[in-house]
Amino acid sequence: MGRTKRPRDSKKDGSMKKESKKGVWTAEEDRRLAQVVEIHGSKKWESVASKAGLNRCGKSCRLRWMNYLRPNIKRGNISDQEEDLILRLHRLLGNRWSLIAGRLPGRTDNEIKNYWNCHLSKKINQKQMPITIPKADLERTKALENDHEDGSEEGTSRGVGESDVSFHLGELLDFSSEVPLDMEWVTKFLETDEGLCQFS
DNA sequence: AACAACCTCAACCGCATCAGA
DNA sequence: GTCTGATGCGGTTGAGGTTGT
Repeated sequence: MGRTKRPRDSKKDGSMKKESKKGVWTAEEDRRLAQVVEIHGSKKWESVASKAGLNRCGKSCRLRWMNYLRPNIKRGNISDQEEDLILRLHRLLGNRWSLIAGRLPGRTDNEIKNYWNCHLSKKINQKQMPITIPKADLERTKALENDHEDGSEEGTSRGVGESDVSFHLGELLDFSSEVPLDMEWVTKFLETDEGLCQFS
């Protein structure tokens, strides 16, 4: 896309000690990184960086690989189905972008996070603003929330802040009205420890 | 045409967690 | 059990693009 980014001041960060290059990746850097990852695998990013002869920190290489160079990355246009899934997953999981991304093949956590921040969060705010929830509904929601309070994702030490969008669990998990979209994972998720501890 | 305001998204930062010594 | 370096993740920034005035 040809954006050029000026590197920001480097601060202390273990992985950024020796002055490594920052800013936009060049095609040549991409090529070298992809080559090394192909040969040595996507682990040990510090050594990948040095093997590729890139004056980049491992972290930066990892990010570039994960968000851009990795095979099967889907770029652009998030479909309605994907958007709907993101919304549901966000209500379920909060700001755990990597988990959400894990359920959207080809999408990266960064992409989803960006999409959320500039599209969906607004949408939700808009939707929420004028809505006056019927009292009965509100009380039902509250009751449900209390039921599941402990599971309300305190496990995540951060994030989740925005997930204060109230919702009915039943509604959230009611996938009956939509095109089948490989949703078995929801069931599986709820069967896992993580899923259980959120809703028990 | 010029400028401002807004939008998008790649990349950085800092913290938490993991894994090996 | 503790320390340390590496990795993973979410939050944030800011350059460049787009749209509105």
